[in-house]
Amino acid sequence: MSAEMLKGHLDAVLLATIGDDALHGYAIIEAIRARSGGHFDLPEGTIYPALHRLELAGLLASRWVQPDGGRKRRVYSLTDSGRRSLVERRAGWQSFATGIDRVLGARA
Amino acid sequence: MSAEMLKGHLDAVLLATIGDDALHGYAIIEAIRARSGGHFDLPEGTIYPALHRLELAGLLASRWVQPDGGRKRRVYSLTDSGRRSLVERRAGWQSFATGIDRVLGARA
DNA sequence: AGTTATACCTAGCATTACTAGGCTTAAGGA
DNA sequence: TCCTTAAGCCTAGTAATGCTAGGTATAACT
Repeated sequence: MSAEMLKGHLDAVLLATIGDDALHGYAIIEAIRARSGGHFDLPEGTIYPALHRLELAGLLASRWVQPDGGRKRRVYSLTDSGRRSLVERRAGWQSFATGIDRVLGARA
Repeated sequence: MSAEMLKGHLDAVLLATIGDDALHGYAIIEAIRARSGGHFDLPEGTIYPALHRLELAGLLASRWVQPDGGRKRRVYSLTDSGRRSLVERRAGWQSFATGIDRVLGARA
């Protein structure tokens, strides 16, 4: 359904989903599905490389956590740079969406 | 400014810009710039290959026109299939934008 | 013991917009 | 006349990025 419209916006989605929490990859996928109202059901092959990319870019930090039951998880949280980037990307999205809305003649 | 967020939405932008008119490439670029309120200033290297792609896909039809003054222009208009596709893409955009808005926590 | 859900990962692919060039014709100024 | 600028079209190659399809491991449930 969300073929590849997401291109260029995935980073914002990931940063916003993690927000002030510390989430692991699998939980992020579920959170995106829930928060988007089912619009986005992203495969692991999309999420994991993207998280690595964002960590490499210094926007995310990760640590391994061993929960009481279950296997080890890699948990991600925003760095200061990531928080700043999220603010920018939110503004960027609004600007972009406004532009598209105008051209498509939708949503006033 | 519109780095490559556009990915996956350019086709909708082109179809909507042409709409019920018959426009040539150069005019399309200017129309997008105007209608988007300056948000999108797309280079020719983006527009022309995209128009060819859409024509190949049967969503656009083109013909050469010789205006009184000036050189020949290639003028594009929507096919029936293109009109149908535009309707779908408009709906697709709204669905997509709603999903992103929810995740980003912006625009209600 | 086998299946399912959780949880992580990667190589390779396909799509797509952009960069950077090139070509032609007409108009306007020096 | 010559030169520059704008209008107008095009393409080869590049870079980015999300997805497909595969693999691995652990825990819980049947």
